[in-house]
Amino acid sequence: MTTIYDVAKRAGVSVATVSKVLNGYPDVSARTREKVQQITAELGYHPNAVARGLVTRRSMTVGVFFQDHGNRGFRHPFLHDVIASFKDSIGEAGYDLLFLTEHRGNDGVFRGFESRAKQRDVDGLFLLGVPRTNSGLATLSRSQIPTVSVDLDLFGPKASYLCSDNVGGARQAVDHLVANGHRKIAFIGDRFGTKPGHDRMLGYQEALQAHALEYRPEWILEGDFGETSGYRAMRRLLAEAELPTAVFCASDMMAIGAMNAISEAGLHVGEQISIVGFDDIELARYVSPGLTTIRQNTDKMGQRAATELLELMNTTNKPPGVITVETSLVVRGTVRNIA
Amino acid sequence: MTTIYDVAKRAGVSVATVSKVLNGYPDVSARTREKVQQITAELGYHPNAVARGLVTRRSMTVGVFFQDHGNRGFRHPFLHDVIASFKDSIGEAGYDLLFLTEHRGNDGVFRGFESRAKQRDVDGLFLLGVPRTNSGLATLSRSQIPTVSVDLDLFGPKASYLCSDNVGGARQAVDHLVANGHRKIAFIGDRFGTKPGHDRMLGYQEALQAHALEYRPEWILEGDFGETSGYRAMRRLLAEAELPTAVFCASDMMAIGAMNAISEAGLHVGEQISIVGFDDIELARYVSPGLTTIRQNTDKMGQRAATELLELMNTTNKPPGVITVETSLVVRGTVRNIA
DNA sequence: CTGAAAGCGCTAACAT
DNA sequence: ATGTTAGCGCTTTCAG
Repeated sequence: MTTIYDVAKRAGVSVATVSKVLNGYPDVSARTREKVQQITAELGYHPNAVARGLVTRRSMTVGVFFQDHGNRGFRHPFLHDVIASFKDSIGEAGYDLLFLTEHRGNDGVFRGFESRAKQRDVDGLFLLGVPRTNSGLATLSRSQIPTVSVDLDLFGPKASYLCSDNVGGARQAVDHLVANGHRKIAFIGDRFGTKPGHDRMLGYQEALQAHALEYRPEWILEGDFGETSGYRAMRRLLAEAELPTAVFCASDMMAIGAMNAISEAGLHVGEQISIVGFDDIELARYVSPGLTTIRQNTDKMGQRAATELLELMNTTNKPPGVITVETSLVVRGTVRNIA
Repeated sequence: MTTIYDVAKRAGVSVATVSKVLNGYPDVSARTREKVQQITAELGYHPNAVARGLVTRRSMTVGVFFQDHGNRGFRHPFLHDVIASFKDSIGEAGYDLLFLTEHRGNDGVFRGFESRAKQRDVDGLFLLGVPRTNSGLATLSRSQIPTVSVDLDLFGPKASYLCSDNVGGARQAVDHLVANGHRKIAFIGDRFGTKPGHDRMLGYQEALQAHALEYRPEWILEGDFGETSGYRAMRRLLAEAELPTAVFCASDMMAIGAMNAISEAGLHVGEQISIVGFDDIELARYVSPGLTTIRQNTDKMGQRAATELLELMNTTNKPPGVITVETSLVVRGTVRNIA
């Protein structure tokens, strides 16, 4: 391995000088600078960011914890999109992403978020799909590690979080239904009490009130955001004495499951029963009829997360905050106008 | 920040001793060991992997370069699945994943694969979705950095690669069509000459020969693996004087595009024209009719990639190799039996 | 069984 | 403008 000493010797200067040209310091003569640069290229020398980080105390690395409820690791499309956008933005600033896992070290000791972050010396943390129940969260929120999490209300001296405007999004969904003449609207939500699930439920209820619609406990179902749970919830709903004319689902996958249950029952989505989903995943365009849904702006979420984390890491006394990103209604074919 | 010195002082021993208990060396008395462990816990001390890596020359980190042709970064579902599986396997061995980007440093110098890898001191590299034309590939293949790439025939002293059995998979596709009575079979391939595209074309041709089917240049179309390109190719095909009874597409997304073109022309997929795709992405189950396709075993691909890289990194003189993972036929609704 | 000391590759005072 | 040197937090001979 070529080190800064090799370059220094070959160029006939000291390591300090080499370091200075490498880091673009001005107090180096043009002659020396050129000489060093030439040797650097000649030797194919690459400064070692790890050693540099050890002394500067900045690794230019942000740690990512990415889980999803199904324990499917990398496979959640919505969060993927957020990460992709986050990576682009934070990459611009020179940071690389280190994907971390909580685990038991070879000493048998369990290492959670904070421990892993310190171990790897990351400058900040980005959390996605982490359930509220995770035991490492409390310690993390109290720590001084700059952190931003999405869809999880983790708040602390250096911890901001970011969500879509889930309350508003849910209202958009119900409003759209009402605008199309629906007054009997069911809801398939989440049984885990995630922040988004909770807020979408809230928005649903607010909208019911705003439109003076009847609140019917038997029309409130619970799932886990996955297709099967939406299917099951819809089956239960279809067994009720009185059926709603529309159902708002807290995720697209649940909406798709619900659509299957409806077809299976010999009914037609968008005819007897209207459906609105949430997320606007890629699939929503491909099912038939196309799913009307509330779109989460993943690009913007990633960007906002990146700028927030950058500030948390690089601005002293930057107060943490909560960031909300607007949603938008995407009309496709699952809502019928019955006015 | 708590360091090993803090622990040593508090425990009344030397740093060497602390280091030994941290790394589970046997030559420490039970008494000292316990004392140290207790202090470690008390202080909430986390050994710094970066400093450790600097001296041991192993960072326990593997670098990932993940691109896709559409420059959509994290958004390619097939490669996602491979990474997820890879991460699980390599994580077991204690490695974390560092997502790297080629970029221009603040000195204005472009840093490619090798440069970034050395800079970040990774122990190995995993490449996905990197086009053959990337200029950094030649240098990398000559380097001593353990590398495994998927769907890219990068081979070198420490570089293995891994693909599905694309030739065999393509043959499975054509065989299935022939078994259903088809003898006029078109092909929508790839215009970039990627390794998978090339091999699927090869398998198609081999199968034609094996079944003594006619090779018709006007029935060979080219796309870019994306939906739109499949749509366009199908439109061109539909304009031909004589139509095939089936078309084999080198990707599911192209197959889906082709299906749209067929519907739009007033024909029915699985009736007048049969379709077979390649990949078995999630969407394949949801389009209507369900897409018959060749499944790539992403779980196995990730696992094999991980074990190969582990060997390359940890076994001296491990010769590089090329790894092939079998595909399988998934029958859904897009092929009609016309025998 | 334990500790002193050298050094991994680099940066940052501080001299010169 | 350039060089000397002391670390960053850790592991690893090598003595004792």
